[in-house]
Amino acid sequence: MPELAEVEHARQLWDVALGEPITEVVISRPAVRVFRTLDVLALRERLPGQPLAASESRGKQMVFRFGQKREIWLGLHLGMEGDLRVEPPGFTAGKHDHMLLRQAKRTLVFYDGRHFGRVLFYEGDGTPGWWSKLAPSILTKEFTAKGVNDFLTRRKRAPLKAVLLMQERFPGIGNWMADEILWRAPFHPATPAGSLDPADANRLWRTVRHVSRRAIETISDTWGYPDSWLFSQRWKKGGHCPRCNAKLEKAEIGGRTTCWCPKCQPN
DNA sequence: GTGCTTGTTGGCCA
DNA sequence: GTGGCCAACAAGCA
Repeated sequence: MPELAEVEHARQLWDVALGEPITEVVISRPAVRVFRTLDVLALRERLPGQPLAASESRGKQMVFRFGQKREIWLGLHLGMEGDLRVEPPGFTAGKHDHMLLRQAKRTLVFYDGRHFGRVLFYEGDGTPGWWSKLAPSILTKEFTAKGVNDFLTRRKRAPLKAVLLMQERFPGIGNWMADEILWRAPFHPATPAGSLDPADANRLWRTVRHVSRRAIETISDTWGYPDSWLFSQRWKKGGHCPRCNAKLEKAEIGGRTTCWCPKCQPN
C-alpha cells in the first residue's frame, strides 16, 4: 500500500544496510517496465563496492545514496503495490523481485508485482532533476495553506478527490488517504475545488497535514489503522461510517474508486 | 471468461 | 499554454 506512510516505512527498512558496501546487483529481467528509464548496466557496474550512505523519502518517491560522497543516487517508486524487503545473503529472487542489492550480511529486495513502479539512477555532482523537482513534502514548512488555496483556485473545476491525488501539490497522497482526508474535513469528494473559500481551504490544508502525520505515526508502531478511521471500513462490503454509522457510498470520482459517507459529506 | 485494484503518463480536446 | 479527462500500462485476484 505505497502511499506516503508506507513509503517512509519501506525506506526505513533498509536503514539496517547503512554504511556497508554493496557486493553485487542482481537484475534478472532488465527489460521489465520498472527499468524503462534506466541504464541497467550502469547500475550493475557502478554500485558494487559502494556503501549505502543515506536515504530519504518525499511523498511516494524514495532515494538511496551510495558512495563516499553520496554521489550515486538510486531512486525508487513503488507504483501500485511495490515493496522493499530485507532477506538473507544468499536469497534467490522471486517472480517479481526485480532488483537485489547484495551485501555481506543481507540482500535488499525491490519487489513490484504490477510493474507500475520505477527505478531511477544518477551519478555525478549536484542533484538529479527527478529529485530536485519534487514538490515540498506535506509535513514541511513549505507546504502552506496559501499554497493549497492557490492550487484549489487554479484547479477550480476539478473535483476535490482528483485534486488531492495530484502529486505536484499533495506528494504522497493516494487513493485511500484522499478519501480519509475528505471524510474528516469533511467535504463531498465531487466538490469542485473552486467552490472552497479560504477558510474551507485552510481546513482542508490542516486535515491533509493531520492525516499524513497520523498515518506515519500509526504505521511505525502498530501497523494497522484504528477502527475510528474511514480506512478500516472502506473496503468492506456494506461498510459503515465510523462516525455516524450510515452506510458508506462508493462511486468513481476523479477517475478513481471513491468511498464517502453521504450523511457526513453531503453533496 | 469478467471486472476490479493502493499510480502515473501521454494524448486528446476545450 | 493550461486545465481536465481518459485510456494504457501489467499482473493477480474474486
